[in-house]
Amino acid sequence: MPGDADIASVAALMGEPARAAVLMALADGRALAATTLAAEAKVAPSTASGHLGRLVEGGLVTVESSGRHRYFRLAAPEVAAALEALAHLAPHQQVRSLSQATHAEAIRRARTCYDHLAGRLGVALLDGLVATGALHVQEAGEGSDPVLGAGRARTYLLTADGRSRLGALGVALDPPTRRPLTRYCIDWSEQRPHLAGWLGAALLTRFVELGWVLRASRRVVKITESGWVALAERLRVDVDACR
Amino acid sequence: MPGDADIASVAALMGEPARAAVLMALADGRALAATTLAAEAKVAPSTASGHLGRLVEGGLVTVESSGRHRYFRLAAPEVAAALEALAHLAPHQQVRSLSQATHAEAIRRARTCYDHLAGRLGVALLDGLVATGALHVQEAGEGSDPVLGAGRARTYLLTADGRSRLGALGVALDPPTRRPLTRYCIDWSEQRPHLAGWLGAALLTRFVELGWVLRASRRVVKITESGWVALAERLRVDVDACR
DNA sequence: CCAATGCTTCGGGGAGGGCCGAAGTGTGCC
DNA sequence: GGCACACTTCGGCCCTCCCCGAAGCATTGG
Repeated sequence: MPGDADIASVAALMGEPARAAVLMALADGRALAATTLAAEAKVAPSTASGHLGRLVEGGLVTVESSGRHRYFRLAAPEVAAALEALAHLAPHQQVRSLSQATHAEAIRRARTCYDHLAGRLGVALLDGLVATGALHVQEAGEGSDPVLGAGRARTYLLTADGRSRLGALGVALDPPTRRPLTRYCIDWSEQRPHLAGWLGAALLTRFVELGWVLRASRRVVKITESGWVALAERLRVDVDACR
Repeated sequence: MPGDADIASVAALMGEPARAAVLMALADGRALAATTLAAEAKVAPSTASGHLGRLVEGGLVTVESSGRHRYFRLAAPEVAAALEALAHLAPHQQVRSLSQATHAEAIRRARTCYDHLAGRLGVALLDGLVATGALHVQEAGEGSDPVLGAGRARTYLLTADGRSRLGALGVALDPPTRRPLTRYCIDWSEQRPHLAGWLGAALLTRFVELGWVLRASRRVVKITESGWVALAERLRVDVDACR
């Protein structure tokens, strides 16, 4: 029966609370160290190490050594997609209070992923930049960044036009480090890419400076009234799709 | 952390070989009896009963009693989607031989689901019937069939035009039983609906009689050259999307 | 070179859960 | 009514595997 893939082994890997916590912590595309993940999953380092070994062996996670740290990352966007599909089924949203529901909705609308925008807003922002020609999409690129998305199959290039328009907005366009200017993550709630890399971070920073977005909590951001207007008019973000 | 859904509990349900086998058996949308599923999973009826109870309690599967049988079915298309996402990750496709790869592709192109066509061909067939006005889509219908798709939110009605065109083709349009004329399943590989119900079965039967499709194995069907031509010309099936 | 840090391997304790067969309940057929 | 069938519940066996702490390699920094 070639159609019957071995779902059970993969699902079993995800079906253990500590490992699920690890995977969820990695779901936004970050690469995190073993100790961090142990804390995230609330288990001893030795326990976490065992789980991480299994996840790597199972092909869900990849590891990259850097000095005395080992950084773990989801092995492929498909893993995030599977996590999202499962989250969609989970104990029907476990929404106990209205505030939790609003928060869950807010997090899907606009959140930060590491240091850049994600959620519907992050996706729409990238769409807008591409649609207006500020970014040019080039397929089959390669690259590697220890923290964000390595070896993805696509590259976003900042065009001359984009450079002038975003520069006029006051966005810092030249990375002071070796961090790639553009990069993308597959958004776990939208299953579509949003902009990461230095440019993703610089945009968020500038939006905060301009008062377009406010950091509401650790991950959630709030868009101000003037922010909605500015994002729509100056960056052609489809704000109706985000609200 | 309201964004962190309880993935682990759902994944654990899918992460046990016997339960995974049950879910895969149900993945094409069929409703199967407990004994059948026990055989499928190769466990004792009592064991299967326990697993099925957990799956129902976990909301992945629904149950419907009919006489002394109890028919189990996936609770929602989202469950099939999650299974598909997991299968996509499974021990990298375990494609050892070229023939296995070709077979996996063949099964996605055109297969049977219970007694009607599924896969890309099944989806394109339904699309063609709707596009040519042979079927009329009515939203928010209700219905119940112990074997295929109960209580779905949509109904396909056979129009007078469709009746005459399909009748001319020799398709048996009047179910001798109480089985509903039209019904649909969400296709697990395409995540779009294909035609089920009596009409779905009658079409497959007639296609075989006409020599348009051949049953190649238990689930795979092969479309003949004249079959491709006839499906495109007489039923307006978008065959290019299927090949 | 020695400490501190990050991570892994190892051993043992414990709980959870899968499996089956036997017995019980409900339904259909003769 | 009585037998056959479909399914569930119960009890007991056994095995997996999750957990931690202690000890063992690496790497970095003083």
